[in-house]
Amino acid sequence: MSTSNPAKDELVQLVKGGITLAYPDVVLEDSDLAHSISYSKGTEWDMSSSIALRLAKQAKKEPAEVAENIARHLKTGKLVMGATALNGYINAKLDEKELARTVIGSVVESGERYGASDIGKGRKAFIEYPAVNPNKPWHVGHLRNPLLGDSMARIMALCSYKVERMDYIDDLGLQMAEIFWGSKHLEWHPNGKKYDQFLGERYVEINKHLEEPGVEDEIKGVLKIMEDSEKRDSEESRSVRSIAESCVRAQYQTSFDYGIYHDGMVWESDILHEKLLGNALTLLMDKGIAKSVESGKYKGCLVVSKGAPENGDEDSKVLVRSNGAATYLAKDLAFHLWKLGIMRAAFKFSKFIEQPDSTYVFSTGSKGEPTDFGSADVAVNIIGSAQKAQQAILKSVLSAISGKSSVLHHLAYGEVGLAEGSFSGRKGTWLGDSRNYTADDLLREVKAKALEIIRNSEKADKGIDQNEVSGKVAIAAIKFDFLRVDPVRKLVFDWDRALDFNANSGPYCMYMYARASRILEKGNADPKKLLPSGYTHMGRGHDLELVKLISQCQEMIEKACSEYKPNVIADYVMELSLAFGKFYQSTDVLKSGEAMPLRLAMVWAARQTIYNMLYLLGIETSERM
RNA sequence: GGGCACGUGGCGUAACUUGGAUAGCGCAUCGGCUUGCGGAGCCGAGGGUUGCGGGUUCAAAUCCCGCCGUGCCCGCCA
Repeated sequence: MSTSNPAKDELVQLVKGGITLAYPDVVLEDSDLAHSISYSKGTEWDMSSSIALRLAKQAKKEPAEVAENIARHLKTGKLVMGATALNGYINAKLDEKELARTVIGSVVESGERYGASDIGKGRKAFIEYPAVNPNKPWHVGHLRNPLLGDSMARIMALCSYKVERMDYIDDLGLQMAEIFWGSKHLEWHPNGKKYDQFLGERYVEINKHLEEPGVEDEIKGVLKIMEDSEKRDSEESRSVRSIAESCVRAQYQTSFDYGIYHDGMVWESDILHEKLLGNALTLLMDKGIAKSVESGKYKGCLVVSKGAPENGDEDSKVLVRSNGAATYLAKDLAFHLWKLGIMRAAFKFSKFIEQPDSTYVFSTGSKGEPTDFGSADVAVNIIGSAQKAQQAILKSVLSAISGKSSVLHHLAYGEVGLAEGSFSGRKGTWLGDSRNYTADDLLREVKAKALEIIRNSEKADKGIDQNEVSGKVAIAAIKFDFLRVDPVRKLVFDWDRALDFNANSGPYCMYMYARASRILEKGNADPKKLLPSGYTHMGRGHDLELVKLISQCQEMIEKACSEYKPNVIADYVMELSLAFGKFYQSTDVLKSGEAMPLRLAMVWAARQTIYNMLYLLGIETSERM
């Protein structure tokens, strides 16, 4: 895999050449070599390889001797001026002028596509998020999901995947039957409230009535009708679908406020009604993967084996219960068979809602046209790590039927909680005292704080649209806060941290972008004209650190993509912004005389790279703030 | 009981997959910088036995084994 960090690529080749001359018998992969190389922090040299330390073991020689031997045979290149050995490391000195010319030239040429990769070329990724139940508003506990999904979609698209951003609406569960009961027995008027908020509050109220006599039986009866594939037109099914659609429309307003868009959505009830479920079960039985159980604990059920061959009941998962109703797993399995093109489905898609970018989200339903959604090469499921075991079962069954092992990737993320505990829709934990923990309230609070800062700051630009900028700052703060951490970690939501716009935050990166923009504006910069002459003025301190960082862009994107970790990008853009901050405060760009064209080009390249990385996190920039 | 994660200065985290030079960054604390290319900033200081104990190795935050702590999962729920 090419890293497309020009300095690293060159050093790989040079060290490889040196090894061939010094130790002709040694065989090494380029990737091993690349992995041994990193930029150094020291001022004496710029880049180092630890490969001699590994070879020494293999050759049973002293590391220092091996390193010196390789260094002695190392040729110079366009960027690498020379190398010396020290303590078993091979240390290379770079020509900072050539490096700047190469890296900045590359940014100017590629623009918004700087950092793009082709590792996903020819492959289609079906990314599913956030699949929030349609009976409440998105709250802070949900938010990590769509933020991760949206960012992964952006990252994978830049890595040349054909990306489908999809949602799954679970409108068949018990909670929807309960909602239907509520709509019949409780006061049922939104009274001007946002519909998802209204529904969420009612749901908490409904839960207080579940213990009353007869309620449970009535709800069970509703559920039975909803789950009957022949009763799509029943009052129950139509009413539930209608309530769920209203809720999803309201939830999507929140999504749009956060700049999170989708291409399509699949409803669980349509998996049932369009016969995908029935056909999937038939296929699983035909292939011998699903079996009817005649006796024992699961008598009368259709089950699938969890992984390892028959271990009896212990290793079985139920697909169809003895009462004939399919489990969630069965529907999920059917959905995935379609997602991955293992089975076709008669889904009809139609426009569900228009998004602020003028595109539509297409939804399954009883009317519409077929589309080419699905049949993906990889399904990326953004789902909490609590569901690891279930996802593993899904994956193992899919592997068994497709013969491929890596068709499903579960992007498991740690739960988002509050210091005082976890969120519960049933108990209504998301309903706070003075402010709710909904995604809407969070955005409102953070935006108010941003507005306050802008109004109180003497340095803030007077010519800006304060409303627009504070909105962007709020988005930046929230998204960065959620995305900066490795997904596997738990996240404890904290108002203080969400409202901190200092370094290590989205607003800080935005600020550096705005600063860069103003310098370019005042310098009347045109990157195309900046190039030819000025590289002789390239320095080695903050100048070089900045260029080195910019050169690592594509490596970072590929890492974030292949490891499914947007925090790699957050980390990188933070480093980049910090490096730019040091750079612009250590040199007066607009008063740097003959070096000015070069300095402006560096500002331009840094700004473009920051822009590209913030885009991958779903953060919009502003020229002034 | 079985399984899966996680444990890094006061707090939040990076590096762990593929072992490599002084464990990187931010917050907080303390000291300095502003008549400007806008301070949501910059410079500097203090603060670490990487949960504990073994092992492998020239070299361990990283790999292996055993503990301890925290969370999650093990349903004919979704």
